[in-house]
Amino acid sequence: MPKGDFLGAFEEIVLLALVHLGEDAYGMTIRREIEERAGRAVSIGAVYSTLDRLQAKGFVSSQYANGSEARRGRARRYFKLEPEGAKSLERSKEILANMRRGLEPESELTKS
Amino acid sequence: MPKGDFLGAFEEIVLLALVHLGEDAYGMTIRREIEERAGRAVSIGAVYSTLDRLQAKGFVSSQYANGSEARRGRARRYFKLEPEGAKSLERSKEILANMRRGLEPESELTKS
DNA sequence: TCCCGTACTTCTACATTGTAGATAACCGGA
DNA sequence: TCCGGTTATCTACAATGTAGAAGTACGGGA
Repeated sequence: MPKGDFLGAFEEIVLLALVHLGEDAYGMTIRREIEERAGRAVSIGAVYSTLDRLQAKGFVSSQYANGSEARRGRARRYFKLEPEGAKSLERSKEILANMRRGLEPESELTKS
Repeated sequence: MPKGDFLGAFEEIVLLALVHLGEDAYGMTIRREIEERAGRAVSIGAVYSTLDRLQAKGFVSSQYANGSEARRGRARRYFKLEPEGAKSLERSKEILANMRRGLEPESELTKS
């Protein structure tokens, strides 16, 4: 999509994971959420680059964790769904719903 | 998707248009179906190259119209959804359903 | 103090998918 | 034979999908 108007399949999945996670959304948890729900392995690199692109479009925003908590390792980068992202998610859902309208679950697909 | 395991957003749309059209699915009608349902302009080139790729994966098959009908212009290339394509469509639907499970239409998306 | 394991993020690279527009093929009629 | 209408093919490039190695940061133990 030259103009970034529509969401890609994986972008949509990432955004939905974000919604489920709420306040606790950062790289590792997002990855886990997707693997559990979609039942599919995802590399951490795939998650981050998608997140970066979504941020560049203004669909999500991110900020690093404040050091208050006593835990080891590098700072976490928390992601948050922005209004534009929610809109885009809504739009994707509608398009798919329109494309499916009138089709029964299995019957239609198997009819031919 | 390096291994062609999952459907892209546009591929899914094209496949669904195919299901709606049934016997009458060829380049131009597929394009029109998408434009009407998705409410979005699509170039004919976009449709064909996606169709070619889907065919290469075995998700759809195609055959040219027999010349019996009296109509002008170049031969039509009719497309048909193959079992593998239907399966893939099913799988895409399930993944998205799993990703959305537990989320209310608007409420959740707007809560943050 | 230095090294190490843990917890995360960044970076680099490349394959696949998305998209458009120009061009070619074919048909019947003027 | 030239022409307009109908449809498919080709070429090119931008955006998205995906992986894995490398880098950063912190606290604890030797």
